[in-house]
Amino acid sequence: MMMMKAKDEPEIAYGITPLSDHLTTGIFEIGDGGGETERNSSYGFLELLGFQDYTPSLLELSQQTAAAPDPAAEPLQESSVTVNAPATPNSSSISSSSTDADPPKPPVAATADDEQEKANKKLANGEGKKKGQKRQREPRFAFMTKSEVDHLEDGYRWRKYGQKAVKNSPFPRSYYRCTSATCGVKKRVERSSENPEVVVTTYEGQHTHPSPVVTRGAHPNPSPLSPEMAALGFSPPPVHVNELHLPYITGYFPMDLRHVTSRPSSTAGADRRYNDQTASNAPIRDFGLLQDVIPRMKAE
DNA sequence: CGATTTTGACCAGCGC
DNA sequence: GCGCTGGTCAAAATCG
Repeated sequence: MMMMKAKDEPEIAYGITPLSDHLTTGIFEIGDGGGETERNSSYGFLELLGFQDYTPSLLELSQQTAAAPDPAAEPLQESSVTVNAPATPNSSSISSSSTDADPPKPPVAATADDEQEKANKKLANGEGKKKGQKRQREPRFAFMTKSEVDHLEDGYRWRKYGQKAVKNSPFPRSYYRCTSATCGVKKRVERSSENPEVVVTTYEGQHTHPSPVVTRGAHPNPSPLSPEMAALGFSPPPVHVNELHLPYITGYFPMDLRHVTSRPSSTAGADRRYNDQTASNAPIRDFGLLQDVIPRMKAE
């Protein structure tokens, strides 16, 4: 919980999923480890996942989106290789968390007893930790997603419990908790100060229940992500997927290459792994594990 | 009317 | 010890 995240919580690039109008440019495991501290090491995760011969176009993409300092430089469609991305329901409505008419200020009338009661409750909840005893952190993963909406649908239901202005960023950070009573998963959502088009979503903890949205079949965990992330019950955030981009979703996850269905012509020569087994007939026939995610998400 | 969001206050940990 | 900052709480407001 503390602000000194960079010191003891290095972030390791972990994945990449360009998805239509929500373009996840990097997935980062945040936890114990060495000295890596920044989110823009998008190359590393590819190697971590054994993605040795990633293509130049992919690298350019990650660089462009993860490190581009100029928000006006690249329209979403260009950097996301989107050819014909339709507007999604979400994309047309920016989060209203801070744009609504100013609400009336609640009266400030807490008594000393009230305050004491609050403090007691916090302690009773186990939220308050003894000094000198660092709070144990759940494994965390961060997504960088190019999106107009702050809060990306990921198949789980979240309740916002806080919002804070963040230092060195004009954008507030929002705090969400999984609404499931037995699930303590949290996530933070904030826009990158460097690139306002990029939403950084950080997940903490693991779901103790299947996604309430993704219930088809026997996939309590439909994530196509790395085994580590899958083991955490972790699911990818972007869900508004243009069919045209589905091949990319699976394509960027080495463990799911068999599901890859097509590639852009410009890189076809360099990428036989984006094989042609389905490219010519059914470009979206098989989404891999994501096929359990996409339709339901879109329906929501 | 229950669920969710908003928002100010509070707390913990770190650096100085 | 103090100030700063991130994270959380919980009452009130809002939404569906």
